[in-house]
Amino acid sequence: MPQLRRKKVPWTVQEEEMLKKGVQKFSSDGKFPWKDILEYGSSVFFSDRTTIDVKDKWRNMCKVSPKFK
DNA sequence: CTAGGGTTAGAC
DNA sequence: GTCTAACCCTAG
Repeated sequence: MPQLRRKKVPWTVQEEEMLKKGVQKFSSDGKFPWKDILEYGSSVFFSDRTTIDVKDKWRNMCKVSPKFK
């Protein structure tokens, strides 16, 4: 059992857009309800997309583009 | 549940 | 060989 890591699937524009919209719509008390955001765009987000993935994507995006924060 | 860190894989 | 994007694990 070589514990295969999931394949590297690039994020689509739909996911990034839904993430941005969700964060701009939600984002209360400086907290990020990724759970709600994920549910909000569950129709666009992949089936394996987790709150950790969303947070990581947002973090990476912010690191490379401080304009989003 | 959210935040941060470390590692792997693909592109340059 | 290096950098960016993504995935997994741990800590608060």
